Amino acid sequence: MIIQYEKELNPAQLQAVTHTSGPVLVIAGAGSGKTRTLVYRVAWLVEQGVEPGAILLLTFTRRAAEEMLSRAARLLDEHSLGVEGGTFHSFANRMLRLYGDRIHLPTPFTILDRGDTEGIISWIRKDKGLNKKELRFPRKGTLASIFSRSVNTGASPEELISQRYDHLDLFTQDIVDVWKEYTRHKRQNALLDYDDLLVFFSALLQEDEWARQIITQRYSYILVDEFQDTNHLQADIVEMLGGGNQNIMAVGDDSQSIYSFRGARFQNMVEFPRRFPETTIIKLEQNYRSTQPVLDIANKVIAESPTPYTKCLFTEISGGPEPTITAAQNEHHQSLLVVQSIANLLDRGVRPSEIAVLFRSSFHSFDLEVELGNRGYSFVKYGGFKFLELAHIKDVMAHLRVLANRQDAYSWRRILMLVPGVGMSRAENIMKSAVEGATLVEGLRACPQLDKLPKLKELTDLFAQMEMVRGNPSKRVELVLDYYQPLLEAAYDDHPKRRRQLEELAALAQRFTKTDDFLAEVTLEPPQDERRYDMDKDEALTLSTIHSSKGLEWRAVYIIWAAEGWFPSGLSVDDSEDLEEERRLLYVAVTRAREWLYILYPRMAYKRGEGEVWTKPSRYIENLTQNGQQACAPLSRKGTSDLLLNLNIKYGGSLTGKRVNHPTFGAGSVMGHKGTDNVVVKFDSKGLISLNLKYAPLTIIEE
DNA sequence: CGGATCCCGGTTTTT
DNA sequence: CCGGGATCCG
Repeated sequence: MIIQYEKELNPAQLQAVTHTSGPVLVIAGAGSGKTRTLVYRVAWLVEQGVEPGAILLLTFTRRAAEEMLSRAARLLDEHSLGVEGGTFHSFANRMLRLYGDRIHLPTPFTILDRGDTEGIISWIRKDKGLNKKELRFPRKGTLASIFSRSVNTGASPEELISQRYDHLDLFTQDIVDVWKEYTRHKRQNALLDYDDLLVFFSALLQEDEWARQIITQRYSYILVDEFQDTNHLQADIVEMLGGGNQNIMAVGDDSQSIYSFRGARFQNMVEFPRRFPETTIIKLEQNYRSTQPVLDIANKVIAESPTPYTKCLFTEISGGPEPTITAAQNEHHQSLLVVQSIANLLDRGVRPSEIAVLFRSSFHSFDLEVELGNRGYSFVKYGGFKFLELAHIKDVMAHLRVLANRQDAYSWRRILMLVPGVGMSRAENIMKSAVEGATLVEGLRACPQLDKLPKLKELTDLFAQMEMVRGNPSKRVELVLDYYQPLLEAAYDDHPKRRRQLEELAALAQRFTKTDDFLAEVTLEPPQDERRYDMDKDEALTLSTIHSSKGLEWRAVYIIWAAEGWFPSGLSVDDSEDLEEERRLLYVAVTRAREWLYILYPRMAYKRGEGEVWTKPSRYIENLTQNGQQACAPLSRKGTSDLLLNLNIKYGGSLTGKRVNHPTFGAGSVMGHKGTDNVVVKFDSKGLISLNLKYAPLTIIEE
């Protein structure tokens, strides 16, 4: 099959795809065919005879890389191309496992996720006696954020504390001490956290001429996606990977930079031409995704943003429904409006998989999740909670980890503290014995406590068995499960559910032949929510944080909680840069929509300490309504009618006899209807009350 | 050692 | 108002 590049790409895309050599910066507006460009670029390079293994595609998630590479393969009628792809972190991991010894990294090393990091910090905090009540020393999460932010932004902890954490000024010295100890602990125990992967990979390229030669010669074409969300370390890495030939293509959109909390610098886009003076700049401005009314909103949202490469998106898709902004009475009403509106779209033949609800923070969807669940809609949720962060999953993983890296003190503690009769002090002794023995198992066998603690004996036997099954981490997981089951049952009353999740872990492990690979992969690309499992993709709606929606699109998009204090988040309101990032976040959300765009917020919301309060619409959407241009339907009956809750429709005209719940009045039974919009409800505690169905946030609790 | 209790503090986003 | 974490007690 011959790919007709000229026909299938617009001139700017074509220019990017067929660029022969030298650095290129592609500034790609939302929906401008950025992914398409990268896919065709890979195919084109392969067609030109470039060895696929010499192409490296760095993306934001592994999923993105896989999808692009499989699309490129399909274009070329191949099953797989053998192009290398993944995240910066996973690529760094691969290179460090190969060449890390050049800079004296311990190999193998274990990768720590955020939870592990916090666990270690917590121990240090205690060891140093910084956990006294009067002290109010920052908690582990805050400390971990400071450390990570410092690495990713390149600011010293002192600077960072005075800039962003000035209330912790008093503790600067102790914080630095904790960090030193944390760093020392990692070195000593062969542990690397996410940030270390970048730091050491960068160091490897910088300090070791030999390794740099090998790596840069191996990868002669480098494509970097989402360049606006790279940090200074990643930008340095890209520069060094460019090597002599400088065949680097960076693709990004400064208006969509939403990861500054992890050090992302959209300025990297501006600086790219400075790092690579020969850079060709290509702009993709035509949008192929959204209707003009949706783009009008997007352009307005971003118009006030002072981003350097300003683009104005245009589209040839005219017409389409007007976006709406809707005020709900309260959170629950907001959920009801969304559910009702989704029902309308489904009636019109829109498939569930073409609909998404997006929000600023993961917990914003809790109420909606309950409501969707009650009504029997399936949904997949992205963002927030991670399978791997569940305590029981971490417990089991810790057993694999000490086997892979005997020095991993953190995992040891985790394992040993589970053994009945073992606490802090015994755990230390047992660990010492295990680490110092000729082998792990022999070390454990030498423990004096072994006879008194039957579960410790069992643990020793477990490790002996695990050592004998090589080549398949799944078998090892199953062995751990046999051992762990009684502990699981003792610790959690929902153990059957947790057991199933653990079995999923065993299934996941089956894809790997080496335990090391399994551990690294699963930490770097944690599996998504378990609800995703065994569900027909077409039948599920998507719920997602905006961060996790990056790069995706849907026919219909709902943005909920567009209220001051929620979006923008209350934590961002006193920093102008953070506020700009929140704006870009909304821009990303809006530009996910192809046809329908609904923005909602509750007029009242619950606020800790203050109870039920009036909210203000998000400053970003308020501008949209005030300017009152036709792109944006004003808040009106008409604008919202599509969203109006109408329980009558859903329930075939009669609610009589049903049990309902009202947030203020509690549970009650519907006694009868009054006209079309009103019902009389007998509330268990308040008696008879007449309610208007258009406004009352009623839920059905029993059919 | 481990469970119970009580108190304060404070909320995001992800590799 | 919930949960992490420090402290207390058997």
